[in-house]
Formats: sequence, structure tokens, C-alpha cells
Amino acid sequence: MVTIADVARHAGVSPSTVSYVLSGKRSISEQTRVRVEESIKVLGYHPHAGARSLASSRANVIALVVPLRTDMHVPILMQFATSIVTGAREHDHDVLLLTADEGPDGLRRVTRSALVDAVIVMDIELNDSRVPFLREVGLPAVLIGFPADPSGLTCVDWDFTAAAAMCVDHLADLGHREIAFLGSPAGVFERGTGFAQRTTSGFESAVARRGLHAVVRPCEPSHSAVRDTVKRLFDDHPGLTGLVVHNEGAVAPLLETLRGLGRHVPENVSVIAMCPEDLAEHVSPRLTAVPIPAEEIGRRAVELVMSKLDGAADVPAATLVAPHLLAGESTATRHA
Amino acid sequence: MVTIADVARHAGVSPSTVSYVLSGKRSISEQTRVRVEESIKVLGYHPHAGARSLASSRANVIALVVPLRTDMHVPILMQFATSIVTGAREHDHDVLLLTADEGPDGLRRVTRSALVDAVIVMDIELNDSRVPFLREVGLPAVLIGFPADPSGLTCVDWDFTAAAAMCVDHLADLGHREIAFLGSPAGVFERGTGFAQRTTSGFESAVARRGLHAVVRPCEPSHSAVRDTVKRLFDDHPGLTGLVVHNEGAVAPLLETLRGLGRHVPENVSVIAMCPEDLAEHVSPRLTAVPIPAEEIGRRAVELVMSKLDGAADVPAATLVAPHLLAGESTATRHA
DNA sequence: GGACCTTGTCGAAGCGCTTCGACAGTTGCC
DNA sequence: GGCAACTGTCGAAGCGCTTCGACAAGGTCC
Repeated sequence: MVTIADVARHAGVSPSTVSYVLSGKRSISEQTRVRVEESIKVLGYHPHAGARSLASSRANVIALVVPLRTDMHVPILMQFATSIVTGAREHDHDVLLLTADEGPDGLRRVTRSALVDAVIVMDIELNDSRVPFLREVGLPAVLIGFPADPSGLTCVDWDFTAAAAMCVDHLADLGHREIAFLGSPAGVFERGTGFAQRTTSGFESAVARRGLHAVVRPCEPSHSAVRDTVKRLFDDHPGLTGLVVHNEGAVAPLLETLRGLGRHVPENVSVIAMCPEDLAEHVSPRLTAVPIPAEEIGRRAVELVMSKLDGAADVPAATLVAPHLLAGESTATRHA
Repeated sequence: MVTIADVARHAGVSPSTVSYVLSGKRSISEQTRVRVEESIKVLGYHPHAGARSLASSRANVIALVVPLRTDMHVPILMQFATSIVTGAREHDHDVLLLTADEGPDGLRRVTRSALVDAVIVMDIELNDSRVPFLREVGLPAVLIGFPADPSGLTCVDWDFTAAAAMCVDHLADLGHREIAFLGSPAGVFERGTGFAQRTTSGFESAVARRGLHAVVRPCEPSHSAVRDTVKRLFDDHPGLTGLVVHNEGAVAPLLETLRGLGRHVPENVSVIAMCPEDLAEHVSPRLTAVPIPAEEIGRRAVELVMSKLDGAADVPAATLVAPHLLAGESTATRHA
């Protein structure tokens, strides 16, 4: 193993000088710096992470807690994870992967043992068991999602409320008067997931504001469930001309069902989705959508956690990423 | 922070005794052990990971390199990842998440800095840039997948060859004489992914062995691509009665296309899939499948890496996880 | 031209742990 | 009953790094 002493000897300086070259915490003459950097490269030196962590009380690692549930759309999780890893690397940090089934104990373990400096927790429930722990120990943490009481925490999420409203407004602007919302499976609501509830209430208040008629249906992402739900919907509401879908797994079945029912998109019925951009673009017709910016949320989470680590005092407690509309071919003016 | 010295003081022993209680590397009297364990619990002591790593040259962390590509089925990646994290935890190790885009440099970094003790690399290509590095440095590594030359490495993967053959045999046993294979997108083959090639060759040699007529088609996982491919297939081969599909994203479109073409499954055409079990079970009709045991492969990878870390000399160089058939309702005897 | 900064470098302490050798006390054996 | 072997515990060294205080050398100012 190459140590800092080897580098120091090779460059003809003391170990502390090498350390200061690496950290930039003291001024170093141009000449010395270049010589040390040269030695580092020649010897292939990499500082020992454990030693560094011990001496500086900074591990340069953050923990990422991912959910294990399968009722979430997995590709989105993966987008979060990769954008967080990429973002962390840009700040010279690594990412330790934790699964949610370890619960608060997992957080306590990696945190108390100084394995990680900070944590990012995904899939926060309204009444999350990890929240009291996070609040209490005051370790730098960022939650993706909002618990019922976010006081004292740093949270970031998509603005689901605004996204749902944006869908409603888009349909209303096109003249639709009677619309429906196809949402997450009932189970997602029951386990107290804030985003599902915020989406629904965003939908409902926008509907009220625009004076539309609307109905909300949770839905399993299976073909048969979607078919049954949609059929019933049209039976009960023959005047329905607009559909908002917030359920990745239901998108393809929905389009297929509508095709099967002979209802053309967008001629007879307009469909707008809250789903990942690539899903919206890989179905036919290309979906008008308000895409979930997983990548951006992940990066924001990393930035927030990094500024907390840097000791910034002005880290915003709540960050809502604004939605934007992605034009597609699945919505059109309502034909009388 | 609670240190080992605090625990020692509280228990009235020396720090080294506490260390030996923790590691079990020297015999400790029952009495002392209990007292120390009590103190550990009372004080909420967690050994400092960096200090431990520095003193013992073992970080108790393994790196997991996941691919960033989107042409793989993401839920399977996630299954691998979670089973690896879970498995690692059972061996008292944590998992550092690396993305493939850092390439060999990422491995070098985490390895040289002693951040991790071993690595598991997923999505190995036939001519993988990380393989020379892994072979050369001889750090404990397990590859999920096989490069063209696996000599000197430890690899584990599903037995794709046998899995494809199992599909062929199943259809042949049911009397089918003319079958087709719907595989991964062309791009997956082009970038030199061993598993796609092994699957195809397994299919082809089984077909030859059973004296069947068969045709192989790569396929994009989009609805339209599947529809076009399947239509063409039946146009060119009217006698086709069996379909093997190895492409998760093509499964739902395939069933829908067949429905659209008026070809009933399994009455007119039998379909057997190589895909995750839950996908096979969540379509209608329930698919006969040879499910990809991601969970098992992940666990095996962890076990292999752990025995390498333990210095075992007899770690098998190649581990092939055997396929098994999952009965469903999508295959039936060929009707004359 | 002395008092005072500034700049660049060094030596040494110490982070919390593991592990080696030492050793007191006990047990076993002829 | 004396010697050997074992058991359980301790003290100290050292893992590789960061960081603090010290300090020499060179500038600046009146």
C-alpha cells in the first residue's frame, strides 16, 4: 500500500505538506504543489479512506435508503438512485446503499459508526418510523417525500399538487368538462404515502377551481383491473372526455383498453399522464404528460445534503420541484 | 461519540478485552463477556468504522457496480441489488453503490483507498474494460455474467443456455414442431452481452437436437416493434405454433398482439417466457415461464465474495444457477 | 532598521481501533 | 510438589491520516 509518507518522501516534503496539497486547507507554493501532485500520480497514491475518516471525522460517504416495496414504479427508483450516485460523486462522495427493511436501526448503525456523514431517505410515508430518529439525532439528512409533520427536517419532492393541477388545467383549457383521475393502487394510499394523497387533492381542488365534473379512481396496474375500472367509468359517466393517469403500470393497459373500446385518443378521449418521460414517449400515441423529474429531484437532494454537510445555515426546509408540461399527441380540444 | 474506552471503563475492563469480546478472537470468560455486552448496550456503542478499517485493514464493505443502461429490464437490476444488500448484511457487510460509468477507475479508487474489501460487478460484457483490471489486481471480485475469457475470475450467472433449452424442450414435448424465439433488442447483442448470445445458442442447439423448425428474431420492447415482428413472423411461417420470448418489455405487447390477431393463447399458439416470475404471473393468461432467479443469483454472488474474503481456496470459478420451469396457462399440446 | 505581518513548511499529537506479546492465575500431570 | 500448558486479561504499539502550533524566511511600514 502507498501511504502519504511514501508520497512525502518521493516529493521531498513532509507528510503534512502532502495532506495540505490534497485538501487545499493551507497555502502551498506552486512549485511544491506540482511536485507533490507529480509524486501522487507516479506512485498511484489513494488516501486510505478509513484513516482519513478517523482523523477528520468525515467519511465522505452518504447513505441512500431505498424502499423494497414493489408497488412503486421501479425504473423511477433507479433513476433516483443513479442521479444521487452521480451527484454525490461530483461532490467527491460515495453512496452506501441501504434497504428500508433495516428501518431506523440501519440508520443508527451507519451513522453511529461514522460509516456515513449524512443520509438521503426515499419513499417517506406520512407516519414514517424513521422520522423521529432523524429529527432527534440531528444528523444531516434529506428526505425525498414529506412526512405528515416535516418540522425540523429537510425535505424535497416533486410538486405533485401542482402537477395534478397542471393536468386538470390542460384538459380544462382544451374545453373538457367531465374528467376522471386514474391513480395509484388503493394500497399506496392506505400505507399513508403523501404523494398519492397530495396528487388527489391537487386534482380535486383544481377541478373545483375550474368548475369541472370529475371522478377519482384508484387502480391496480394490471391489464384486467384497468379494463374493468375504465369500462365502469364510461358506463357510469358517458360524458367523460378527459383522463388523467398517475400510475405508470396502468398507462399501457389504459391505452389498449381504450383502443379495445373503440374510443380513439385523442379524438374521442384525451389522456394526460403523470409518468416518466420515456414511458410517455414510448407508447402510441405519444402521451401528453407532466413528466416526473426523478433525475432533478435526486440532484437536488444531493445538493441539499451537501450544503448541510458544509454547515450552511440557510438550507431550505422544503423544496418542491415544479412540474412542466410535455406536449404529446394524446390530448386535443373537446369536440362537441 | 462513545468509544471503546468508554465501554471498557464502564465495564471495568481494558479496551482490548472489549475488542476481543466483539471479535471473538480470544477466549473471554462468560462473566466478563456478559458485563461488556451489557455496557455496550447501555452506552449504545457502535465501533467507529474508519478506525476499525484502519486497524484491521478490513472495511466490511463491498462495492456493487450497477449498469446505467436502460436497455436492460430495470426491475431485475433492482432485485439483484436488494438481494445483494440483504445478503451482505447477513454477513455483517455493507454495500457501496457504484455506477458503471466510472469504469475501471471507479473500482481502482474504492479499492486502493480501502473503502471496500471486495466488489461485485453486474452486467459483464464479453469484452469488458473492467475485466483486465480485476484480473490484474487480484482483489476479491465476483462478476455477475461471463466475459469472453473468464480465466482467473469468479463468475456467477443464470444458465441461460439451459434455460433456453428448457423452453424448447417444453414446447417440443407438447408436440410443437415449428417455433420462434423473440429475443433481446439488436443493440444488446451488438454491445457484446454474453447472456443474449448464450440464450440464442442454447435455443438453437436445442432446436437442432429436437429436430424442430425454428426462427430467431431480436426485438425492441415497444408495442409497435413487437406487433410488426410478430405479424411478419406469422406471415412468413404460417405453421408457427410456439413462441419463446426472452424480453421482459415485449411480453405484454406480445400477448396483446396475439389477441389482436385473433390467435388464442394457448389454443392456437403456445407462449413460454424467460422473465421474472412476477411478470409471468401478472399477465393474462398466466405465463408458462422459466423465471430468472435474480434473488438467488445475487445471494450466490454474495456467498462467493464472502468466501473469497475469508480466504477460501476452493471458490468455484464458474457458478451457473440452474433454471426451472414454472407452470402457467400459456402453453398447451399442439392441436393438429 | 527594528517591529510586525504574511507565506510556506514541518513535527508531533491524536483520531478509535486491533493485535501482539506479556503475564498472573489456574489446571493437569508424572 | 514442581513444571508445563492453558486461560483470561492487560498494556502498548501502530494502522494512515489531519491538524495545530511553531517557525524560518521574506515583505512592509514608519
